[in-house]
Amino acid sequence: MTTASEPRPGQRPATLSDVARLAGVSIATASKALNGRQQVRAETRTRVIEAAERLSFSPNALARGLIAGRTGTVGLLTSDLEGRFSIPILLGAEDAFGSGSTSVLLCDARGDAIRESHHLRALLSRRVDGLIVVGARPDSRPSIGRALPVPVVYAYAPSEHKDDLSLVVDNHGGGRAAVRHLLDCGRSRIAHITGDPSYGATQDRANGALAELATEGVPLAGGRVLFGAWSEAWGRGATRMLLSQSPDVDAVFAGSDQIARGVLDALQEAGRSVPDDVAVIGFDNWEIFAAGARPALSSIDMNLQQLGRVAAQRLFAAIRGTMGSGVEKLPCRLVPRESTAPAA
Amino acid sequence: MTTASEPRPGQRPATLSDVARLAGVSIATASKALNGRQQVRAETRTRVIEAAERLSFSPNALARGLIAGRTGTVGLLTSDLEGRFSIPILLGAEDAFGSGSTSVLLCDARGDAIRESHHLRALLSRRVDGLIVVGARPDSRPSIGRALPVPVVYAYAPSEHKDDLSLVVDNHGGGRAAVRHLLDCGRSRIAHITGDPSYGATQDRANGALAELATEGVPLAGGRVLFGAWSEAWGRGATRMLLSQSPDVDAVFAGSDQIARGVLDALQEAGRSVPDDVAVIGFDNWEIFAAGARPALSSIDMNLQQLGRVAAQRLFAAIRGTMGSGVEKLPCRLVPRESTAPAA
DNA sequence: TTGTAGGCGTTATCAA
DNA sequence: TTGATAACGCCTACAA
Repeated sequence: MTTASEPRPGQRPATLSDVARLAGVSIATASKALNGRQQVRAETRTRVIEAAERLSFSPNALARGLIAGRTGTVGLLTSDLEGRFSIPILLGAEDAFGSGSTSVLLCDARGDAIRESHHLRALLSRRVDGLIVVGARPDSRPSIGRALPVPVVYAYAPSEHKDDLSLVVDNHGGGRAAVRHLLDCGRSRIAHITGDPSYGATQDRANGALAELATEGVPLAGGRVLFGAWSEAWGRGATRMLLSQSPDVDAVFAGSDQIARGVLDALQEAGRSVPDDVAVIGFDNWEIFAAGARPALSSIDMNLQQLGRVAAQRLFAAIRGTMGSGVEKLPCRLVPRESTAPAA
Repeated sequence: MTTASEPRPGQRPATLSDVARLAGVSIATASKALNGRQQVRAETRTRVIEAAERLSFSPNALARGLIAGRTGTVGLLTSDLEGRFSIPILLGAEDAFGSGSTSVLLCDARGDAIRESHHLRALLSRRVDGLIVVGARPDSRPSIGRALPVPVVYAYAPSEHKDDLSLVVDNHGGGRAAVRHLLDCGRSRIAHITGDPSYGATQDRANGALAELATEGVPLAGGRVLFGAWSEAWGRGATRMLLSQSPDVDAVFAGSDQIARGVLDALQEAGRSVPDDVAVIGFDNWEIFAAGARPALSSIDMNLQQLGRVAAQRLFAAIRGTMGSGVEKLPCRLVPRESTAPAA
């Protein structure tokens, strides 16, 4: 006599038919009992449930999906997992789905259109209920297709097509918030050192910063936005330049935390104290980078995890029939730390 | 007359039966034609293929999986996606699978055992062909279960159970390599500043370092390993301590790149030049952190992406019947940069 | 070369 | 309250 209470590796999982047989009922009854249908005698239900537990029965989601027409599965198509911006979004989406009963199929296209369409095909063939497309750069990207059998939500990088639904970071608002904070800290000679000007996000942040300065009638220190690269080295170099041209600067809004770290280094090198002489605020709130800086770096957080969560919610709504469209901007959040303490 | 060449959203995807009807053949023939079976007339095959394309037919993977007993899907169960070590592993695995026709179901347990078992249940019910379990910390963790119907491979954090197959980083070898490199650079007064001593990896790296020193009969500068926290702040503090106690130190092996950044800062503060006076090597090779340092930081790379790739390969082999067991250690890799240039 | 029929595991409908 | 039975979409003997 063998006890079948523990499935061994290589052994086929128990089916509903196994459960029914062990419980001495028909397959139909077993199904009803396990799914909480009301048309089952309590005693029978108990017997079926016990049998299911004895066999470690777990219903075959494939068979279920085949009938239901839904798989409880969504595809997450990213362009660049290596980049650190996709991860929090993915995390937020996984969180929102995983707490329910939706599973996430992950694909990374590595920025390659061919790979992307290959993955798209695979996902559709797996009959995902919907798709989230996460871009690597916050610039608009080609629509993945307007005639797909499932709803699609774009996150971070918006679709070029206006009928697609895209969720993006409000970089303009983030830029405003950064400058607002510096103004609130009593600064009035504010410079902006930022990264690659070919990014839409770079322009948005800069424009937001300029707009906020304009509302107060405060001119930009240095006279112009210092565009460059997303590196610490550029942060250092730009700061040296800035100090020689506008030595009276009392605050710097850096376009990224990396740049901000460079700014901090260069200021220290020049004997300027932060935040007493110069306040510095970064962007991205890359925790480990910002919190480890000396002094700890104030920053603007893009709330990417929240972005992922909202993307999941929107996709869910779309799956249930309520499909939106257009570009939805989600707000940034100020995270003040030591580098912007109010001037004494 | 309607043309059905483009499926619209909300419209059910074409089935094999649709294709067969359009091509004027039976379902069986359509199936054979599309799957390259030989028992089909060339002209018929062409007709079927054209019909399939007209309808954008893509075979339902659920139905296929139901028959085949395999789903072409694996589960990736991570404990902590936020931590930056899971990502490269995930990336490597996704890469190895994605180039074939296997899709990855991603779950993040957030370090919570309840969530983990919930996700495990979901994955098994989706009939994944196998599982990769990625730990957050490189210490051994409880086996996810010895009686699962599918093979499991543990990556980064090994399973406590010796019959499970685990792939881990050779931290001991990494520690050796770091010290070997410093010795090769002509240093002889080498200190080791590292992080949380409760991590097995911390001990392994330290022991590796000591072992390598021992082979050359070189004593550890400072007399003992400086354990602390995985932070820049600890790197700075420990370095100050070290300089006051052992001012003649000429090299520091830091247990992480973050710590190494702190070491660099403190050395600069103390007027020591890197690498001329003191060579510094980190661990993790966190590109953006190491390459952005001044001078660029030499480091030990754990080859995590390769680890993920190998995990995928081992899982694949296991799915095909060749299941291994025990702990397999994968080598680290030295990445020399400017911070360890040979002493003049 | 083509078509018919059975079955994969589940749910839902309807009859008993 | 229970149990046959027909789907879901596909593949694969086997029959024509």
